[in-house]
Amino acid sequence: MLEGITKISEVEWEVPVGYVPGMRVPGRFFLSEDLSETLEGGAVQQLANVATLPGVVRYSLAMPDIHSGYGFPIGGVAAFEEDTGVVSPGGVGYDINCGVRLITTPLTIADIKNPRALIEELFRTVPTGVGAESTMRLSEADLDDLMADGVDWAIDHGFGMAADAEHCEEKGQMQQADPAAVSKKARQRGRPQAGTLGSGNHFLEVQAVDAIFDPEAAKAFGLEAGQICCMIHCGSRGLGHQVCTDHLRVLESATRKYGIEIPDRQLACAPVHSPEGEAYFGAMAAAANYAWVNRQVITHQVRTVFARLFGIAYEEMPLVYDVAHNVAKREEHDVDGKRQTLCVHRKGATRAFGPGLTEVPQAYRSIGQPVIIPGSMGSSSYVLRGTATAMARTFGSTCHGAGRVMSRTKAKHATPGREIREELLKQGIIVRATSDASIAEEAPDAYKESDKVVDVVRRAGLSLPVVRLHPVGVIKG
DNA sequence: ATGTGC
Repeated sequence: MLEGITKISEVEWEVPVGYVPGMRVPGRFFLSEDLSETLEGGAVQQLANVATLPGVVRYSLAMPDIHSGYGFPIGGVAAFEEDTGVVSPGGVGYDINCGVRLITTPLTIADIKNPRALIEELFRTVPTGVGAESTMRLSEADLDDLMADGVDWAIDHGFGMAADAEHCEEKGQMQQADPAAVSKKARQRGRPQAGTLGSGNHFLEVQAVDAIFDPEAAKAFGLEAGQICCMIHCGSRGLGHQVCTDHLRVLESATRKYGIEIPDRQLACAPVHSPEGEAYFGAMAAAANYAWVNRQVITHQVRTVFARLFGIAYEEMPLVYDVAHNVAKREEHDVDGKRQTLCVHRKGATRAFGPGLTEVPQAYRSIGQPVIIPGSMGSSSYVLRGTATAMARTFGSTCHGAGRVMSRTKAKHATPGREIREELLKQGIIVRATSDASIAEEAPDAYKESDKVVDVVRRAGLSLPVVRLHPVGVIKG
């Protein structure tokens, strides 16, 4: 492990105040010895840099999928006081409300007689790839409504069932969304893209439940051994990207205006209640709602394909849950025995609220919030449950996935995509992508093993495994 | 992640 870092437990490490100048609180990250070789010094420096920001509460935190990102590390969690704290686009990332959801089916693996045909049909139906455009024709007014209402907009327009909203984090709608803070350029990019998958690590995967770790929780979540499920991983496409770009520019000058000293210009930020901070937050919330609509419309498409191919009812494919991986939210937390409203940034981290909280849907309240951890291409995904430990230690947060260990560029030259596709097929996993080059960038060995990441959060008690899902086939941009 | 990059 790096010099100057203190071991707290087998899976927790402290970055002390003074590791970089100006730290207001220590950093804490969760990692096992066997993952320590994946740790980048630059990511730890970023974790420490975040601890210098005004109003940061208790710790700058990172999960075991930590790696370096724009300003804040990916895998990072940071909470700020409402009155003295800041909001920062670097703490959310470019892909606002990149997230993942899981839908179940009444089918088992034996019912999928022709997996290739299923994957091809999904690939034909769900627009996929860089610059992919939707078959929906949205007016400017539609886009405004969609950004204000999130998942409810999609349900009201025939892309889902009433129960879907209840099973999304935040009910699939951030109330503070301010569509007026979303630029014309962001709207132009977003309008044709609602209901598209995108590219990179985004995917739509058909999976089978292949291990159950917690039968009671699995039952509550509606998951059974051998069951076929669909996982959708995507974000806010060009709209969220443009919102981040636009507001970064504004916040760079706001940082100077408010006299905030930052060790890295990528930490551009503004006070939570400044006009600039509120404008970013409102636009970010609008982009988050757009991302929820995106996943909801794709859900509708997936249900339609399954209903047609297998003769099952649309209603037989309920949404287990939908989580955000990149978002800032106002949340109430206990801090040193006091109830406080905080601006919690999660960037490549998942909310993992424990049992008993009203934010957790009624059907899951005694269990804890479902946490969905997508695997990298060809590897297992997990469903976990949130815990009281996460509430006490990480502002109710856990890891978000495997975490990259190889750059896209490096991965592109490491192994040809065709080879990866053929190797996965030998393992019985179908990969359908827009190009072999995009498969190469997402090579399984470009990521940490998700099993090891999940094992760290389990040992730390931040979330507990419920089921594991094995890929049957995947479509990718 | 992204109408992909110096």
